[in-house]
Amino acid sequence: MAVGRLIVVAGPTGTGKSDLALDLAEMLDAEVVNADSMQLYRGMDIGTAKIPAADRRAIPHHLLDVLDVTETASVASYQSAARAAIEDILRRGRTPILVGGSGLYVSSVIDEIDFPGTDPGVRRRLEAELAEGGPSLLLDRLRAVDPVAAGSIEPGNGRRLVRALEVVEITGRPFTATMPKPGPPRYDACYFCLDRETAELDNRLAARVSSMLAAGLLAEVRALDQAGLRSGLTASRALGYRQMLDVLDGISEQSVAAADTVRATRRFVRRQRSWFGRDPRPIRLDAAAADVVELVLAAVTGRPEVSQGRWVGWAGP
RNA sequence: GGCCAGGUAGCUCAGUCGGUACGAGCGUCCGCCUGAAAAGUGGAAGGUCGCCGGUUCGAUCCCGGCCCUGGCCA
Repeated sequence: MAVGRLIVVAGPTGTGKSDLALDLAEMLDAEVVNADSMQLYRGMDIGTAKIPAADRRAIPHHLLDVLDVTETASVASYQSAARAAIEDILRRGRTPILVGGSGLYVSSVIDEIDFPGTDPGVRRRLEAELAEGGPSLLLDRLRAVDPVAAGSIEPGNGRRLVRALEVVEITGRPFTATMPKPGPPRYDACYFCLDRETAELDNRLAARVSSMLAAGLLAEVRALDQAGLRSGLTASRALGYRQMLDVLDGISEQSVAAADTVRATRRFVRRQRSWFGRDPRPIRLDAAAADVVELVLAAVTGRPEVSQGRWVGWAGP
C-alpha cells in the first residue's frame, strides 16, 4: 500500500523514530530516507544508534553511510541528495519515509529553502578574521553591508556572522538570517513529531549510553580515530564521539565521559524540542502509546481519527 | 578522645582585611537558528553565606559554644 506522499518522522533523539519507521515501512511498502546528520557517516554506528543492516528487515535505507568521517557534512548537499532520493522513491511508486532528528535537515527537505553557495577561500579568510578580531569585528562589518542580518544574528555567534558575510560577499545580496514561515510541506508530506515524557526519555538516554559502551563504542571511536575522525569538522563533534576521544586522550575517565555524554544528549533534546516545537504542522505523537503505528496509518490515509496539529497520546511535553 | 582543614546557589568551588553576595563553572528553565545543526548562540530563575549565642551602629566575614564532613594522631 503506497500512499504517494512523503511521511516524515521527526522528534528528539532516543524516542524511537527509527523503529517506528521500520514498522511503518513494512505496512506501507516504504523506503527510509535518513535525516540524521551523524548517521550520514560511515563507521559511526554504535554511537549514532544506527539500525544495523541486519535489523532493517530488508527495507531499503537511503543516505546512511554516505560520508567519510573526514568530510564535512552540510545541509545544502544533504538537501539535494535527500530530495533526489525521495523523488526517485515516489517515481518508483513507493512511499518515502524521512526519519531523523536534525531539524534543519528535515526543514531543508520539506520547506522552500535555498542555500546560497559557499566559497572555501572566503570562508577560510573570514574564519581567520574571527579568530583574530573576535565576533565584534565581524558584526561591525556586517552592519555596514547587511544591517538587517546584523540585527537578527546574536552578537556573539561568530559562526553565523561568518556565514552571513560569506553570502553577502559571494552573492552580492543580503543574507536571509531568519527561517521561512512554515508553509505547506513539499511532497504533500504527512509530518509527525515523536516524543516521550521527559523523565522516561532521560532514562532511555542513560540506558542507551551504557549499552553503547557495552557494545564497544570506545573501540569504534578508536578505529575512527585511526581513520581521521579528529580532522573531521562535523563528525568529531558528535555526541559520544567527542567524549570518547577525551577518554582515548586520557583527559577523562570512561565513567565521566559517559555521564558527560548523557548530559550533552539531554541538552540536545531540549534544543530539538525547541526547534520542532515551534512548527505548527507536525502531528505530535507519544512514542510510548500502544497504538502509534495505527495512529500514523490513520493520519496518512486521511482518516479522521487524527487531526493535524493535535497531540495524540499524552498532552505533550 | 586530641589536632588540622572545611561547612557560601541543586552540584563543585570562588569571595568579602565587618557595611545590602559584581560571584564562576556545571545543572535547571526559556529562546534563537538558511552550506559544521548531535554544531553554534542569547537570556532567566536559584543563596536565612552550618546552628545558637556574644562583640559591634552593623556580622557570612571577629569571639565562644554546638552540629556535620574529610584528613592526621592516639
